[in-house]
Amino acid sequence: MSNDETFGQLLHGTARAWRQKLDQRLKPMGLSQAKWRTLMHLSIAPDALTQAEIAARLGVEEPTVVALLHRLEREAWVTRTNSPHDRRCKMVLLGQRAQRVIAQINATADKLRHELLAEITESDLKTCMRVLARVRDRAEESDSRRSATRPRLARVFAEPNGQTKRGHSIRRKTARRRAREASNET
Amino acid sequence: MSNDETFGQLLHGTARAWRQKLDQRLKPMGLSQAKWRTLMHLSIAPDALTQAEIAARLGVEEPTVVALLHRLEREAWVTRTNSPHDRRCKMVLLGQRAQRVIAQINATADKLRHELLAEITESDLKTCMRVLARVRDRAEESDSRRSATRPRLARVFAEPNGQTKRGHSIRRKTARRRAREASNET
DNA sequence: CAGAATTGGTTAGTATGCTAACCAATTGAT
DNA sequence: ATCAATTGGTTAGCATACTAACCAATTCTG
Repeated sequence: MSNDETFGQLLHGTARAWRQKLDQRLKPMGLSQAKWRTLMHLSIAPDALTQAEIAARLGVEEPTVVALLHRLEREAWVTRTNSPHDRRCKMVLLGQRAQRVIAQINATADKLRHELLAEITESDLKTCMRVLARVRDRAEESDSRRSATRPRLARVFAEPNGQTKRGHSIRRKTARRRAREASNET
Repeated sequence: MSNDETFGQLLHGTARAWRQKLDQRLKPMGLSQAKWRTLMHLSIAPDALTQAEIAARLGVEEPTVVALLHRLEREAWVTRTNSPHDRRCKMVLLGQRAQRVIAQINATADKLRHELLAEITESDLKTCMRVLARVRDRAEESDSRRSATRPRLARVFAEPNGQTKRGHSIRRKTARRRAREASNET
């Protein structure tokens, strides 16, 4: 019931309210959060992305991306083609329609951010973000005393374009962490 | 790309990590977040709750609660009986099985909270919570210039047991807000 | 090089959320 | 008292997430 008690709810409530607000504003464009985030990542990537790369950047699992891309493809936001280099891969490309609205998506998201953070002082914001980052890192730590059950993967991270040179075991459980690293630094 | 850019992602990432951690720990008990939160609310309520009340407390819509209760009922966590007073209502009661694990759920959630917030100073935590609360309130404000389209409902809130004396128009769009108010104060 | 391991993608099944549309019961207003 | 509005609950249909299980292609290893 103390301070702690509320923190979880506050955290979730805030995240939820933020997300809903953004969804609400982007809905007139026919876009949900999952969709516009995907389009954004595609738009800022120098090359076309594979589905695995998209999953890593969004921080979700691959099966989720499959369904997501089905919908995006059905609505003509993206196209999928087989990679000529690696027949396992499918490259995902932005459709014309998508390219035209990316800027608008960005503008909307930026505007919302500024609105929501308007009254917050720089210093408070910094503190808040530091706390959140700390909490998140804590929460992402493995529960098991490391080196016991799991291989305790070496944390080799993505190249600029999301590839790894020798991508051994970094997968699945690491999607979130990789996504964060990819979008976070600085 | 600046500070602002990251805040949204940080917020969502943290909330997500927290939720997943808790889910992960409660899963061995056969409980997901939606489920244990429901059980918790039932356990702290002085009387049995109706589905509408549960929805308000969880901050989700009623159809969501219907499905949720179906699952909880199927797994013998709760029972639903028709209210003798109001034949529209169904009262939701905790099953024996549920009552036995409530304490365990609480303990787990508390433990996690303490773990995740361990390194955070009291002062930083306060600042963070204040920021989050501010952001959330901002995000929950209506976009439309109030008093225009919507009735701008009078914000009459719940009684201790979740009832309103004359519950006129406070519904649907207010579930979240009411849930927050109900669980938040102090 | 052949077999094993890894990786990209998919399908199937489930959980959780939403909105829209609907009944049945209750409450309100005339 | 009766008709309209409100409220509690449901169903249907969708979006978004997950895990588990699988195929096909590639890459590693011996």
